[in-house]
Amino acid sequence: MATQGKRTRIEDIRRVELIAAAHRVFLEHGLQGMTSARICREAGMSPGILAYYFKGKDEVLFGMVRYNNRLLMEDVIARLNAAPTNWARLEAIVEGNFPAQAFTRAIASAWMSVCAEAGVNEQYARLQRLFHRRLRSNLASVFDGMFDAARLHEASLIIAALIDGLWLRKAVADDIGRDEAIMLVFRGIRSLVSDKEEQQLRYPPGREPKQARRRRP
Amino acid sequence: MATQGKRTRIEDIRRVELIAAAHRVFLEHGLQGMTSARICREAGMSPGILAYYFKGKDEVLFGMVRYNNRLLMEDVIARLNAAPTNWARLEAIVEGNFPAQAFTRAIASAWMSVCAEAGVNEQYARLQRLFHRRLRSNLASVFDGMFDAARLHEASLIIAALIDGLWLRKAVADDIGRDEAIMLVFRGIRSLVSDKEEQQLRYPPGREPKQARRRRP
DNA sequence: TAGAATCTTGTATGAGCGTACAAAATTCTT
DNA sequence: AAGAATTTTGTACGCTCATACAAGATTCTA
Repeated sequence: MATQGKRTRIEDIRRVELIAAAHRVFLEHGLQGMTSARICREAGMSPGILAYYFKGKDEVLFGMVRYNNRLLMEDVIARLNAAPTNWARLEAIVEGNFPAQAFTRAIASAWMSVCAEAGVNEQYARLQRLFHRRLRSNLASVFDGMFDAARLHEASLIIAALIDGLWLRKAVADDIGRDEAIMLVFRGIRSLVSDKEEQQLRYPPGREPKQARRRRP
Repeated sequence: MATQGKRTRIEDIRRVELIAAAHRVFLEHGLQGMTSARICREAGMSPGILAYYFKGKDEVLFGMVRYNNRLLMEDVIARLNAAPTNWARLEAIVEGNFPAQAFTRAIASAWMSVCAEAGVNEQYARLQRLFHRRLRSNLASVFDGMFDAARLHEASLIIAALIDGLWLRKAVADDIGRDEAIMLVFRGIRSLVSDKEEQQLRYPPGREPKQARRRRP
């Protein structure tokens, strides 16, 4: 096929456009309201186009979830690499889980609909597990050498649960803001690590914390 | 109407039967799979019966959620009243949020579908908020006189988020058991209250903790 | 027990949705 | 530019589901 290069190009463009459109629809209307027709309308295309570029709606859907997770992760990774201290890495991770303009009730409830589906559809569950594993390995890199495996496991579970729980709360009650949510997660974290351990996290690697210098700066 | 007594009796029976059937279907199939026909089949009745006793499916649905919340609450309240110490009250509250046979993936994901819906449908949101408020006032009764309002608010949010987050995790990953979940919540709580405060909770009211006696019983 | 009130059944209707597809429009090849 | 390959459109089919309703079964009343 001599034309495969061209064809694949257009195909990829349309697929990405449709997935991005699906993502916008998803954030506004949730998994339920994410109908084929709406996705196509959002993308400015005809209703039948979806069947041409995708096997079925599910393919768009999984693509959309992957797309969403990639967006979130890119931000976290960028901030992780720029972080000078482990504490800054921790901030990057936590704040990355509450994206600036995205801690919205609509988005939270859209997210919940994915979690509901994940309980039934193993494909979604896999994507979500991937996401959790990423969070856990990020946390592991922060507490590396400080916590043993068991404590790390426990702490990761608790921190992840806290984050997820606050999103759930946002969807259901919408009575907390982004800053408050982040603060609450840190309050939870602070009581999981001792004061001494926190000091350890706050200093860049190599420069060990000198108690006296910190007490009287 | 002379027959109203009888009629109302039957009507109430059928409504409860249908709501209980809806509840069973819900726990197994989630909000999505809870179709009118399935509810009627589960109740051993004809498909059309639902429209006779309810205005529409929504009425059954809200009734079902109320029914569910009532079941959970009754258990908690019974254990709360029987609890000799504040710590036991705390255990009752936490364990009540993870009912013995009910910490299942299917049930967790059913629960998630309600949360997803609550983000869109204000009726559901009200029911869920009621539930949260109950949890919070229960926690308030435990920490009464120990925490000020701000700290109580914070602690309730964190504990509630922790509980909800573990349910979410159950739905998505199904990698924790009931005992582990309860243990994790208590780990979170233990680091929210100081050791001294925990001792205070562990003693029945009136009998103040005597450090020496506890240290060498 | 006859007739009325109530309860129950089974089916029909219509809306919303995913998908398939024929035809039209566009782009590419030679 | 003509014909082929492709992309895009609009529509139609089939499915699931909530709801309405007519007709049958049951229970109550007198």
